[in-house]
Amino acid sequence: MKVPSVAERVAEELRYQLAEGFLVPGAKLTEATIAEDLGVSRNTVREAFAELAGERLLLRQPNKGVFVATLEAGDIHDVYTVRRAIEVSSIRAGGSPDRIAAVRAAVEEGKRAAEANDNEGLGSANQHFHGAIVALAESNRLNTIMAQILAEMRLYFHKATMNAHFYSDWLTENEQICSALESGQLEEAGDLLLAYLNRSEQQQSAIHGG
Amino acid sequence: MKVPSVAERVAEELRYQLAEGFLVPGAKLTEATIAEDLGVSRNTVREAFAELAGERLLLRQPNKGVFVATLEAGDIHDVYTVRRAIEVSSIRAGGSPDRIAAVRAAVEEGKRAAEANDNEGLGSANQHFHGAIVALAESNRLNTIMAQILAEMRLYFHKATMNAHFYSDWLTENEQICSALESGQLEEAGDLLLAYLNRSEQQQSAIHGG
DNA sequence: GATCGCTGGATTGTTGAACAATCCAGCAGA
DNA sequence: TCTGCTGGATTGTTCAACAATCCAGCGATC
Repeated sequence: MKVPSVAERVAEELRYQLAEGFLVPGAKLTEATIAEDLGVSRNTVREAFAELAGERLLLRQPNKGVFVATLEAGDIHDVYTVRRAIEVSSIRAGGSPDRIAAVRAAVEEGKRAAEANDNEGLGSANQHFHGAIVALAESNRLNTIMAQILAEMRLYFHKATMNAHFYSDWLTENEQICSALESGQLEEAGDLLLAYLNRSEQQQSAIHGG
Repeated sequence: MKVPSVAERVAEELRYQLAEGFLVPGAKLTEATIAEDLGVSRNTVREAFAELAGERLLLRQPNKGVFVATLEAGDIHDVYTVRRAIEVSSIRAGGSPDRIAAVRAAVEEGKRAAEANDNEGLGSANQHFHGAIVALAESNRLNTIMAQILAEMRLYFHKATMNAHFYSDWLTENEQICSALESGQLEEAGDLLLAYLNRSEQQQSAIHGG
């Protein structure tokens, strides 16, 4: 019954194109062009731009235009610093059986994707896994922060840079983390997760100009 | 040399009025009224609204209007969950001597305000203290998250609800946390900070409809 | 008297057009 | 090669309009 506003739909469409890699980092988005393409007014596009700029997916340069966000020096470390803070904190506090079950579900989703050789599915499963960990904390604010961070990662570390080799490690690692969580070994789970995040940061830094 | 855009200045003005308590939670902000008061166009006001809504300072209800954000059930716990995650994580990772000196400076600022019986100054000093702790991590993203959280707290827990009795505790506590940080006892510092945040959440919950 | 439905005014959502300010590529001239 | 200008394109902002939606008030009905 609920109809999102036009500006919201434009933002959603742009988010989709960003996640899908249709809009690559650094690309310029011209207001008039987007407005015409989507059949909406320029003012409406501006509102959508403002929203996405607040999510760090777009970068607004006054009087020059808006551009798809690019990785600056230190951004990788920055993103992982946030992830370490909120993911480790969330898992160390445990969570309700329901929330833990959601983490388990994400692990199984990853296994199924691996069996099916579904590379894209593997990426989604991993994001669901880490999203489910933050969801343990039952905090709306943490959830939206994490959702934005994951959107940034989709944008920066796009499928193109991801291969099966990349995913191989953490399939078993997620399993270990999840098991520790289920058995109440929260410190252990936190340590494993922290180690994973540190290693993941190193890998990403090595690939991109860290 | 840099001249912020009109929309940015409107947002800044509204942020100011929110922090100052001139706009109280639940108040309705009518586009036309704000536009006329500030001598700008309605579209510009809308852009500012979008920005502040993204910061959770305003709440947008489609077709009804924008309202100053109000505390919903669970919001206090939510805010403190975020603070626990990022503040404790930041202090446990330590920081450069410069950043640690900034924490010390905030402690001293608090002491001076206490001597001068400057209640307002005490509040500011406390915010600077916790901001400086997050700044230890040298993460732009964590810093902006913290800044938004602090802005929310200024809005909700306004001066009116703050009295000298409230500030008495943490003057010495901040001193202890800072000392532990300076001497490299990071675990100790983290534990102290965590204890403070838990107690502070309890206090706030007791005051407001927790 | 309470509930229902209507209506009119106010406000939001969105558009289109206009214009000043700014930027930038390309070109002329030193 | 460098400098400085210039014209076109794009952004920033305003204004006016209109459809869609909401809401308070009011009357009609049971």
